[in-house]
Amino acid sequence: MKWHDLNDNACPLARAMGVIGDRWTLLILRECFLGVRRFDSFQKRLGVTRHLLAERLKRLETMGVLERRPYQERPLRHEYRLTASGKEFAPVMLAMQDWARKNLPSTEPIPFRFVTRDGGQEVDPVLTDRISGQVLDHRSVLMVPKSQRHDDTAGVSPPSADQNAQDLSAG
Amino acid sequence: MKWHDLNDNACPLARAMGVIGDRWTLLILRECFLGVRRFDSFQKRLGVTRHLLAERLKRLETMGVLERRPYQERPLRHEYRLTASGKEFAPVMLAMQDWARKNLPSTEPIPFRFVTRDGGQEVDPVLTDRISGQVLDHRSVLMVPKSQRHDDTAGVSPPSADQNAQDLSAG
DNA sequence: ATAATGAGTTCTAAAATAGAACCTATATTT
DNA sequence: AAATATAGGTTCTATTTTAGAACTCATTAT
Repeated sequence: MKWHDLNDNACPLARAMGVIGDRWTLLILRECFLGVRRFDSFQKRLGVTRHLLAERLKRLETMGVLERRPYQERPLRHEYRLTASGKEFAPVMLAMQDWARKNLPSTEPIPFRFVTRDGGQEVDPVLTDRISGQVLDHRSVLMVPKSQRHDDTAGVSPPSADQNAQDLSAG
Repeated sequence: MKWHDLNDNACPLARAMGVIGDRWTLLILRECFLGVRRFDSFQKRLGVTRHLLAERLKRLETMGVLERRPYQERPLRHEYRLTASGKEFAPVMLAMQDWARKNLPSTEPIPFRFVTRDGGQEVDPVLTDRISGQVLDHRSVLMVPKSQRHDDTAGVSPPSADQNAQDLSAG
């Protein structure tokens, strides 16, 4: 599979991988959330090659996650900012960082915090249901396939893939 | 930067990229959440090469996200299951899928749903603070660098990277 | 005896990434 | 005036990763 084949996949997770499915893109977005906007700042802070950085910024722009806008003329210079779409990625970032803290431990001190804008208190993220307020995790939620009609995909037989797709919490 | 250089990074997001920072791993985990457990099922459903699948499953096992356990002898066969750590990834998956649905639109129907175990209602995920219950997004939360002591990283000057790291919502 | 299943491994070719040098336009320093 | 610095890239070769297909091995089914 090639990079951009993911972009028109029916699965939203696959499309997400078309954006952040590499080693650098999420780190570029992290820098954006930390306030970095310029090519050289990204490059120096991340240590990514200029070549790859240019390519990734272009991709993120094309995907509508970042926008490139001039901040001066003579000479013309542009900076990269999160779009509305990019900003809405914040909860994913928060959830992922929380998972990694708890499940991929390190002896090093964590180099950032997420704090409330009013008050500056460090946050403790938990995913909930908008209506019921119920906590959403593997205990409370089940991922179920919607049956699809395409007879060419050998081996796919929702809703029961393999022997039992049901009990994920028992795994 | 090489793949496994990310695994001992001080930044939890970088460490997360050491696990899911490629085009396939998250899709493998998606299949796990859908109940897939066997090598050939993953391979046929995803269309990933056997070579890469074997390598990724091994990595996920090493990282403690999946465990490999025998499900029969004669001949000996193993299956892959989510560990506690792997299951705790569910909220990240949910948040990411929600972001992609809303921000990377597609004409195709979404091939799965997340439903409550009790009731089977489709969920509407929102990240909140565990204590206050406040919604956590780019409007309410700020990502701030913790000052680090290492004088070799040219150009890094928290808390104000670039001109203004402060106002991320104004970006 | 032959084919099928399940879980890989081993090849070669193609694609992506690393690392360094180069380019353009302007501004500043010597 | 000439040299150096800043900002944002592009171009090049070498290395690493991934794709794609074929092959292995042990056992069971036909």
